[in-house]
This record gives sequence, C-alpha cells and structure tokens, in this order.
Amino acid sequence: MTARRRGAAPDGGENRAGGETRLALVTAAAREFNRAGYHGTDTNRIARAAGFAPATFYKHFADKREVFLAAWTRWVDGEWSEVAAAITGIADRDVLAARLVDLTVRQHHRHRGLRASMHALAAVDPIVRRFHRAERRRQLSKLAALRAATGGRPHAPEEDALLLFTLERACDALAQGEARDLGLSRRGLVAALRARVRAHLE
Amino acid sequence: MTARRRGAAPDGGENRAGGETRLALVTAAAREFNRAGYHGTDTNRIARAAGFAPATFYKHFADKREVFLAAWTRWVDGEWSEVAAAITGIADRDVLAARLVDLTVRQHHRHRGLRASMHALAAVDPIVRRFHRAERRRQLSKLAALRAATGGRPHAPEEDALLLFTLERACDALAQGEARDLGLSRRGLVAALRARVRAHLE
Amino acid sequence: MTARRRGAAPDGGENRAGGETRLALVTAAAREFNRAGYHGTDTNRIARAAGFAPATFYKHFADKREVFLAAWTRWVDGEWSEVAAAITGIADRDVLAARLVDLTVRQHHRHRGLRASMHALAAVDPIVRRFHRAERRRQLSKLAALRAATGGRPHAPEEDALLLFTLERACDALAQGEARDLGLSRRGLVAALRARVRAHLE
Amino acid sequence: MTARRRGAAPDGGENRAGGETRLALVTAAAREFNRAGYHGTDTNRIARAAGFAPATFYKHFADKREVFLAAWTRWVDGEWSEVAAAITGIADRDVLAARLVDLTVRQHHRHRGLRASMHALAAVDPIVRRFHRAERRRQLSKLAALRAATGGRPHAPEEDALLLFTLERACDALAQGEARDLGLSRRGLVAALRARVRAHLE
DNA sequence: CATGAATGAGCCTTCATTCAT
DNA sequence: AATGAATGAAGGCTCATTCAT
Repeated sequence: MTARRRGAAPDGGENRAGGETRLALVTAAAREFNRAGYHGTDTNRIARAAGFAPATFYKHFADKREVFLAAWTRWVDGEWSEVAAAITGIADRDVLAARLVDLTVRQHHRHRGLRASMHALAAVDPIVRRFHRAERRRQLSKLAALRAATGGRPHAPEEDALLLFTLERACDALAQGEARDLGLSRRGLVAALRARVRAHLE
Repeated sequence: MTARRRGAAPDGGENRAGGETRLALVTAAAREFNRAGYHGTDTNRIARAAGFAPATFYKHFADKREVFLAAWTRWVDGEWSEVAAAITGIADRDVLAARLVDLTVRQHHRHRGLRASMHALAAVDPIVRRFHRAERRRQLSKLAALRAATGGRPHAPEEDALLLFTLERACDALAQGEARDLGLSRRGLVAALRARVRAHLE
Repeated sequence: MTARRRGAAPDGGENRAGGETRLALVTAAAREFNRAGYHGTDTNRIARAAGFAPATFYKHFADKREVFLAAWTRWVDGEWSEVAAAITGIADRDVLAARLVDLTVRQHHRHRGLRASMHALAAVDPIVRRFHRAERRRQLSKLAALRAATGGRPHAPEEDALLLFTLERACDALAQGEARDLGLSRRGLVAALRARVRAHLE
Repeated sequence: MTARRRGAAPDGGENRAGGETRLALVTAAAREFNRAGYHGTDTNRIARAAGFAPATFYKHFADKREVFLAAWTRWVDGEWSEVAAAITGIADRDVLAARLVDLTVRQHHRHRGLRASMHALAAVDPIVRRFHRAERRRQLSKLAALRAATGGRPHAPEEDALLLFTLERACDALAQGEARDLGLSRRGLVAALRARVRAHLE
C-alpha cells in the first residue's frame, strides 16, 4: 500500500536528483501539518505519506521541527513568487490593493493549519521563534522594496508593520472560518481590507 | 512530597468552598499552558502545580481540553472586568483609546502562551473552535454595547472586526516579542495603534 | 442528583435497621456487576447507584471483592428459595423436570453477567475460588437432599454433577445469547434439557 | 535489560520472518492471560514477556483485545489440529470417545485461564462476543463433518450442542480444579463423560 | 454512620527517534 | 540512500481505597 518508489534503476533514472526525497518529505509534511497541526501528525506518518519508511525521514531531517521549518520556508518562498508575479507591472493602485488582498486571502487559506502551528510553536520554542523572526525580517524588507518600486510615500516601519498585521490577521480570520462563524460578511471584510491597503499605498 | 493545602486554618473556613480546588487547578493550568503551551504540559503536572495528585484533576475536569477552556474563559472574563473598570466614566476619546490600547497590550502579554495555544487548537479541534467562536461573539457584542455607550457613529460589523483584529494582532506581536525582534519601536507601534483606535471611536 | 437518603430523622425512622445500607449496596452491586461485569464497574459507581458516597462503601465492605461475594451469595440463596418453592409438592416427574429447567433458564438469564464474572474471577483469584467452591458444595448437598425427597434411585455424585454441569452450561448458553447466535432453537434446546433432567430423576 | 532476540544466528535466517515477533507476542499473551486473566496482565508485561519493549506490542496489534482474540484463535486452531490428528483412522467408537474426552480434558486444562477470560469478556464486550460466536460456529460445523465421517446417525443440532456443552463444562470443572474441590472423583467424572460421548456417537 | 475530598499506583497507548542491514 | 524493526519515555486517564469531619 505504500510500495511507491521501489523499482527505480540504481544507476539513476527517476531518482537521480539527490534532493528529490527531501522534497517529497517536505511536501508531505506541509500537507500533514496543514491538515492536523504540528501535534496532530507524527514523523512516521509524514514519511509514509511521502512514500518512505520512518527511518528515511531521519536521513534528511534532524528532527520533527526541522521539517516543519523547511515546510514553512517553502511556503513563504512560494508565496512571494506568487506575489511578485501578480504585482509586476500593475500601475493602478486600486487594482494593486485588490490583488494583494485577494492573493493573501487565498494563500492564508491554503496554509491555515501551517500558520496556526507556527504561531503556537513560535510562542513556546525559542528556536522556532528565532527562525520565524528571521523569515519575517526577510518578508518585511521585500515589502519595503516593493513599496519603494510602487512609489508611494515612505511610512514609518511601525506603520508598515501594522498594516501587515491587519492584513495577516484578517486573512487568518477568513481562512480559519472565524469571520463566517462571527457572522461577518466575507465581501464586506475583503472590501474593508482593500480600502486599508489602498490607503497605505498612497 | 504531596504538599497539600496551603496553610489553610485547620478549623476550616476558607477550605470549605468546594470550588476552591477547581479554582486552584484552573489557575495552575493557566500558568502552565501559558508557560509551555497546551502540548508542553500535562494534566499530572497541572495537578501537582496546584498542590494535588493527578487523579484529583479528573474529579474536576473531564479531560485536558476542559481545563484549557476553563482557563480561557477565566482569562476572557477577567479581561473584560478590567476593561470595563478602566473605561467607565472616561469621556475624552484620546484618553479612552490610550487606555484601551495599554490595557490590551498588558493583557495579551500576561497571557501570550494561552492565546497562542488557543489559536492553534481552534484551528484543529472542532470543539475548541466552537467554544472559541462563542466566546468571541460574546466579546463582540460587549464591544458593540461599549461603543454605543461611548456614542460614536455606528460602523459596519466588518469595520469593527477589522479594528479588533488589528488591535489583537499588534498586541500579540508586542506580547510575543515579535515587534522587538523585527526592530520595531514599541512606542511607535503603540502610538500607531492608539491612532487607529482613536479614529475608530469617532 | 444523588441526594437520596438525606433527611432521615437522626433518632431512627426509615434508616433504623443497621443492615439496610449494606443491603442497598449489595443490591446495587449485583445490578452493576450483572450489567457490566466485575471489571466493568467500580466501587464508586456502586456506592452512587445505591445512593451513597464512595467512602460509605468501605464502611460496609473491606474491598470490592467482598461485595461481589455478598452479591453472589444473595443470588444463590434467592435462587434456592425459588427452586424450593417451585418444586414443593410436585409429584409428577415430567412436570418437575420442566419446572426445574424453566426456572434455571430464567435465573441464569437474570444473572448472566454475575455468573460470567464469577467464572472468570474464580479461575484467577484463590479467595474467590474457595468461596465459590464452598457455595457449590452447599448447592450440591441441597440438591442431593432434594433428590432423596423426590425418591429417585441414587446416582453416583459424578453423575449428579454431570447433570448439573449440563443444565448450567446450557442455561448459560441460552442466557448469554450463545444458543441464538449459533442458530439453535430455544425450544429444541429446552426440550433436550428437560429430557435429560427427566431421565436423571428416574 | 532489554533482552532482545533469543540467540538467533546473526547471519539472519530465522529472524527474517516478519511474523516471528507477532508470534512471540501471541505466545506470551496466551501465557499471561492464562496465568492471570485478561484483567490480570497488561500489554507492557506481555511485550516484556515476549522480549520486547511496550511500543513493539502496538506495531502488531491495535489494542489489548486484539492479542487476546489472536491468542484465542491460535488456541482453537491448535486444538483442532490435535483433535483431527488423534481421531483419524479410529474405527472403534469406545476408543474414539475415550480419546476425545481425554484430549479435551488436557486442552481445557492447558488453557483454563484463557477460557475463563473469554467467557467473561464475551458476556460484556460485543466485539469479543461476535468473534467468539463466529469461532464457535466454525467449531460446530467441523464437529458435524467429523460425525458425518464417523457414520453415526444424525442428531438435531440442539442435541449436538448439548453434548458439546456438557463436555466443555465438565472439562472446565476438571481443569479449574472445581471437580476436585467438590470431592468428585476424576476417574468417575471422566468415565461418565466418556459414556455420554459414546452414547452420542451411536 | 455517612461523606466530601482526595490520592498513589498503574494501565493503555503514542511518538520521536535509532540502528543493523 | 533507504528501510524493517524496534524502543525508552512519557502522557492521558482510571480505580480501589483512605481520612478528617
């Protein structure tokens, strides 16, 4: 039932790329963490989901936390590629704001479980926390670059951060179903968000 | 080795209240969850921290989740008492906004671990999620009542929610040290928050 | 919800008879053991089911095993009263056999859980085993007296025992639903049993 | 302290069979259940008795009940092999009856604890009960086949069952020491049993 | 006599992790 | 590089039992 990747020719072939196994593990881990949370799966399951035996997992990662961080990095990177692609060449600030909001909503939705786990882990585990902050700083500087390119007037970093927090938190609320559960209109919330982002791009 | 009751007078009195043990357990649980996260402690530790044996825990709570929710409720209720007390009779909107922000910052700081755990659990456990949403709705309606009393013009619920999200997220960032780690000025962030809240009270 | 027997006048009244509490506990225990088996309930439940607090249980019984044995004795005694009553004055052996079988079937059905527990406990716990054997010997001698009165020719004790085993086992099979689950006709089995008992009375 | 595999040659061989561990666990479980009853041991003890760590148990069985049923199946199967081997080619019905009785006595003796536990569990646990009934039906149909081969006249299934019940119960009485405790002569009881079986084979 | 309140010990089960092959 | 097989350590929860009042 788990007998995947068995007959690959030893001289290479499909399995050639060394990082392929690792990649498969990260992918499976992201899916699992996303579905059930960090404490809702285990490394054996992740390995099996990727088509490998439990021991294989530990050939590629020192521990469970390590895949989690790898999965997180992959997510953040992918997210940024998308953002960059979606934004390039957009001059109209209304359109830009709308795209940013929509994209963020989708991304947070796709990775809601991963995000919630990161939040909880970073609160408790110093290593995760340091990692998370570093990623965060990368994101902020990219954002700053983006805004410089867009040509709005400069803001204080605290203002930038506050906007980011708002966007993030609202998208989480939409992704986790919190908005719906509180009787909020999705459209209304998205509209409010767009307005806030638009104002910030001024 | 068992360290039972704390110096309660042997003639009875305080010790009589049946709810005292439960209270001690909830308090210890809040402390533990806050310190190490939901998955970072266990019910045995909570019981011992409260001065009881493991089995005693289960005389008062059906399972680990139940104390967690009890601790959460207690936090939310306490928070609201504080907010209500801090706000009553304040007419000046600037002062009001400042107080709200300061209080929220302190409260989120005191319970940063609990909050992070709730976030992660609600994402994964339907029972916790339902509970959380119900608490949230209570909070929102209290907020609405508050704003009605304060006499600002009415907002769409989505606008209210967005402000709440912003306040909450920013306070979490301060409480979890995220703001500091990102090189943000605490004062700057608090000022930005106050401004936003102030604008909303208009 | 458990607030029974509270307001009894301290000078006596309803609660006068000392053994009443014990009796209530035995009754509740029999019901519980019968329903869920010896390992399927606990002494707290038994006490509560009888309308008392857990500690009260241990004022009347040294341990869980003791109630079990008390419940067993009560059952055996009650059974024998019934048998004696049902048999007295019956001359016709066919009728006698029929009555014996029918009664045993009913009795085993009413106490199927208790019987199964006794079986398992006696196999493992020497104290229960000794107790059980003593009860058994009482039963056998009563049976012998009964047969002497009925006036059949004497059998070897092993023959008597074998009949008893057959009767007992078949009644258990009926009581536990085993007969039905094996596709056996209840009437047919009862008829076969009656015939066997009838033959033995010769 | 871990006492792993018993002297298996390091070059592999015997140790390869994946089922070996499971087999060792079932064997140890049977021994344990037999000795102390289902509730008298625990899965950790079973695992250790088989030479493994607690967790290993759960790689092979979903829960405690599952080993119990596996041990039961193994016993029933082994029993039948023995019976079949002991009976083949015996024409004389007296000899046949004697062999059947003797074998059953021995088998019930060897597994008296297991049998008592099964009895009690089947009375209380629906899953165990279903399993037990299915095994029982298998046994009955094998018995029917056997009798057909032996060439006696056909009986009603209820008659067959009654004989089986008698044999079983009497053998349990011998195995559990009940016969001895009641002052019955082993030889006498066995003789009576043989006679009953013999008569049934007619 | 009855109880409110509590408990030590332990059972079933899981999980991150290892190692010989 | 991958794995089959295994595991120490613990965690959630239960239960028979006790004691001060």
